[in-house]
Amino acid sequence: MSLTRGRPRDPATDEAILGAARQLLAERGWSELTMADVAARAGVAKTTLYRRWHGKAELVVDATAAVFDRLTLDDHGSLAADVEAVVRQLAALLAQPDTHAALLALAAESGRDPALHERFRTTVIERQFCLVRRGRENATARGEAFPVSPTDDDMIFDMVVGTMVQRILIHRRPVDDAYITRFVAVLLAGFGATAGTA
Amino acid sequence: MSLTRGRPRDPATDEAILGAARQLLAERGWSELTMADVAARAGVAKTTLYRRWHGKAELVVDATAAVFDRLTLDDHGSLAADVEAVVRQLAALLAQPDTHAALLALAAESGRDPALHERFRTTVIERQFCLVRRGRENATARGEAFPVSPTDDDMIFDMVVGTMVQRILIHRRPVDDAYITRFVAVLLAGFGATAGTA
Amino acid sequence: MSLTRGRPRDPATDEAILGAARQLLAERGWSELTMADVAARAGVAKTTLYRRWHGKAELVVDATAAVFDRLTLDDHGSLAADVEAVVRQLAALLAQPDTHAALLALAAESGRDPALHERFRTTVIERQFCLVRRGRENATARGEAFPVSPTDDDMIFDMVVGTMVQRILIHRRPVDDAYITRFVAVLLAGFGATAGTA
Amino acid sequence: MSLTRGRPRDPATDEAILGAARQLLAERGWSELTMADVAARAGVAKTTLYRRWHGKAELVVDATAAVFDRLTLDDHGSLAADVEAVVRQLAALLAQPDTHAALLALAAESGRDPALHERFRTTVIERQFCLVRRGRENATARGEAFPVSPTDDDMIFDMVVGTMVQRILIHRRPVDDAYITRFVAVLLAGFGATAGTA
DNA sequence: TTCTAAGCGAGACGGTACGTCGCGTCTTTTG
DNA sequence: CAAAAGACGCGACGTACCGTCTCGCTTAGAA
Repeated sequence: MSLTRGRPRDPATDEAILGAARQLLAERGWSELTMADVAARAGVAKTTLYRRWHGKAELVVDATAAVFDRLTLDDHGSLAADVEAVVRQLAALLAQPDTHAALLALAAESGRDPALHERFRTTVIERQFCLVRRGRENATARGEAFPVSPTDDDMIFDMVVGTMVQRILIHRRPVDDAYITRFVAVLLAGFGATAGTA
Repeated sequence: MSLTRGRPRDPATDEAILGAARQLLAERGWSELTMADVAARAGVAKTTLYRRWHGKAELVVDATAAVFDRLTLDDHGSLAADVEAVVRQLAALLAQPDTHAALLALAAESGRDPALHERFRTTVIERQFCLVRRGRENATARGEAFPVSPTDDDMIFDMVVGTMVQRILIHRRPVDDAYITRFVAVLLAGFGATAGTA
Repeated sequence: MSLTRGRPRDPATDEAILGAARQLLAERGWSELTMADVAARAGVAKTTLYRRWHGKAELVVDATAAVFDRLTLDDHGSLAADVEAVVRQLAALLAQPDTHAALLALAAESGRDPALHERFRTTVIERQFCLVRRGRENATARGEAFPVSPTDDDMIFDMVVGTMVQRILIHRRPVDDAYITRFVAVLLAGFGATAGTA
Repeated sequence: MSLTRGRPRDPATDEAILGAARQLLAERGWSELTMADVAARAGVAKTTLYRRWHGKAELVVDATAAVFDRLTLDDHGSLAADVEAVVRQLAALLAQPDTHAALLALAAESGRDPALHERFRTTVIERQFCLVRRGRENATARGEAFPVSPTDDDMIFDMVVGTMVQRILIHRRPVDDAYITRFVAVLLAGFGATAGTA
């Protein structure tokens, strides 16, 4: 006896749908993205979308999550270099049309729907939070002192992501190399100089 | 010859509409806020709303702007105290239901509509940016050294607002006194320790 | 002391408005005719229209009435010739764009509004009914026998106007000379052959 | 492979909508009939109306067509009796509130919209025109001479319908038995006396 | 092989908000 | 007072998208 009776879902369909969603997100933004259009571009019936996701928001969460997973934390030899690399990647990511369109819309939509917020939090936010943890591990492995106490992990994450979101998505001003360099310097100095204070 | 021909717009109507919008924003959030409901609560015809604003988004921008104007920068005797007071107000403001509902939705909506973004930028963002400038002036007037160079004004604004937005609106985690105190300390230390570096 | 206090109404304005109404009626038809447009074309404020007529319908009644007054009953020497001339004029009149657009719309609108129907009846219908009466008089004056008894006046009017309205306005098929000649022949024969029967 | 893809339209819905439209037409007349009200009374969403008809006018055409199909041409033994029966039915039909409200409004509305006129012509007018043809057939079958030549079919239709429309819908005067009897007599005499003239 | 449960495409459907338009009224200033 | 200008209340319009449903057809594993 099998748990999977009936015709199995085509696994390729999932990726076709998420891909279509990402494209349309980049082209038109959240509010102009239509479930019907996603279905059409994926060559799939609208029913199929709703069979796999509970609604537009959840679909977009998943479509967006994959994009954020592109963030990597390579070892650049020093904490400052590692942090700067991540910030640079984050800035580039947020400037992309699809992320641009999706992130704030999802955050906004999450406001009313706790289930959606939970999904958004676990699949997008928490998945990136580990970068802080891994940064700490890398620094320790290198024998470098990580100036931030474990209790500050939350805050350093808020400050990095928040500042970039505010700059790029809300205020919509450009982020150049000088800005990033300065930002990382201020950040590390702030935590380093107050290392034992928390 | 008069510049004001025909029946003048009732100036009280504007405030009635904005007030109704703020109420409904707090009660129901952005997507459940209806133009028809705003009109009804303001005791006004739906047409009147569209005669004064081009759509839901523009109306909410103006309704939200007034809320942000509540931020004040009183002189608490020291830079640290001043900054902490502002951050505390900002955190409280962002936690309010109406702001909560409106801010991200507006930022998201601004993505597609440049005119809306411009209105959002000038009536909400820029109006708060002056707090940084006035903080610098107050510190100088007290004979206190403001650790941030003028070119950092943008960044300090991004960091303060961004971190709070990320923490409260996106990640939706609470901001307590300890968090604020620590955040201000890190911030000032970061800029202070790197004062001549920019 | 005068009976007319204040600024007197400009009598030329009436004709300007009615003219504008007729033009727009011909160009756009009843439902696309707007009070605001009539006012604009007449170079007059909307208020002025409503000061002189109670609404769109009443204005159009008066605008239309003048057109129908163009119908004349000249003496062509014989009853058949007289009737044919009137029918020909009527057909031409109904084929004009302004009449075309107005007449059925007014009749339809009159259905719900007794006051409007009364105005329509007296200013449009009854004013044309006298043509039948005058036809009878002309025939008598020529010493010709009018085959229709006085009690048939209503019916002959209904048949003439009704047939043309049905043909031109409702069914929208062309009325050529042959049709008119045949129609008049049938009509006169019908009444003539049954002259004493009523 | 099937010709009917997707969920089929509920055929009962059509009739529910048309019925609701007819009721509201009778109760309120053309201009007070609302698409929203029709939908509500039919227990259907407004969208469904617009999915099946292009607008209020087209819906009313179809609702009205069914009413006109009630006209029957039974064999009463003689041409005069047959014609009189039809005229009597037509008079009764035009006096009904729903027909009353709809017919002129439709004719008027058709003026601007050729597509609507075409629909009106084919579904209402032409469907009744066959009564003339069938009257001719019945008379011939009885061995009776039909006094009207085939080329007169149009005109006899125009005269019958037009006269009744003018009398009942436009002039709004009552049609009693005497009027009908006299009208049929005049009509048949007119065509009969001029049978070979056309 | 046949049965059966599910996947799937297509599109109807209920619902709700949108933004627009026109009517007729009201409220100003100007002549 | 008339008139011009335009704000205003009202209410219908037709559209758009959401998410659900109901069809007929397809696809496999189970009987």
